[in-house]
Amino acid sequence: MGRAPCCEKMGLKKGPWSPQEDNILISYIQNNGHSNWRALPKLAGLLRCGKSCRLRWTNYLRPDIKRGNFSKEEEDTIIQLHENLGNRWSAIAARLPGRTDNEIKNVWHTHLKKKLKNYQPPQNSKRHFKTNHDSKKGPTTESSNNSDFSTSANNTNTHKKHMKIAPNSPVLSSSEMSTVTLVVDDRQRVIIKEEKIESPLEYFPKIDESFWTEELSGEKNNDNDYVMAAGLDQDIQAQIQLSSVKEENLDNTSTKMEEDMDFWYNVFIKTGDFLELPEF
DNA sequence: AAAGGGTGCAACCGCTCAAGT
DNA sequence: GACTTGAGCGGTTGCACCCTT
Repeated sequence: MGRAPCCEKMGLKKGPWSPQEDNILISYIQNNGHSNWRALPKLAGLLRCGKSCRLRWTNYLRPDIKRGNFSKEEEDTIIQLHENLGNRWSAIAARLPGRTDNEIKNVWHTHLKKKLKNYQPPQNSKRHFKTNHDSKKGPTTESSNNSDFSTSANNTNTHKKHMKIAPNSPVLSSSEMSTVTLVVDDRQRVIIKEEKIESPLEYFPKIDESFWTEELSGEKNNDNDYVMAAGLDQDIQAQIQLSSVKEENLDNTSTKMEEDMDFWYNVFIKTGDFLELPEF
């Protein structure tokens, strides 16, 4: 596995980009695309390595980049996604349209990490609970204190446990999307059914923030259904959105879909770890 | 006003992975 | 199958700017 020699070659410029260099890069990519980053600087007439050009384009010059401060919603989304995905900045960025992995990484290190450190959980909140997946320890990072996942105090004396599932859930920006419907069947299990929808924006004009449901444990049933043993109320029915980034390659689409299903599956399991669940 | 420390962000580094030969 | 190459990712660095003393 050879490593790209990058900018070590004599004569290649490093450091901040000048407006002139930006203009050259932008106009070249607009006219010719960027199928080969390594060849690009030479063809465009830039004294930069391809890697530097790629970074400049993807992190700064790309037309679809959203500049400016992160909104509260975006920050919350990052916190929650980081909870589930860890330091997978590109995966997090994929769910935040217009934001780059580099930007999210910077925001995390400069703002959000401190924010979470300063957060003090309510005195009566409990972070450990009895579940049938106790062997799998819940998240242990400081971000585990995220209040969005805390147990509702009103629920402590009942088997009705409500939890918020990914309140700022994945993107609406993808061109293809599925719905996931949670239905409790006659065996007291929550079945997660996936259905592809043709016009996601019509189907879900906006994100419904009240993704509340109940769960105890889960198991993957087959390729498309996820079954979660609930043992709880029948009145649970929620719809959550599942993004499926449309790839040019159809095989990749189904792989991405599976990854997203795994993501949601982890959301269920991990969110459950923040609850004091009843003993059965 | 100047110096020093802190902060934020763009850019780089080094590694892994996948595709091509 | 072994090797090379290019792209992408996460971690880290460097520097400009801001704030405090």
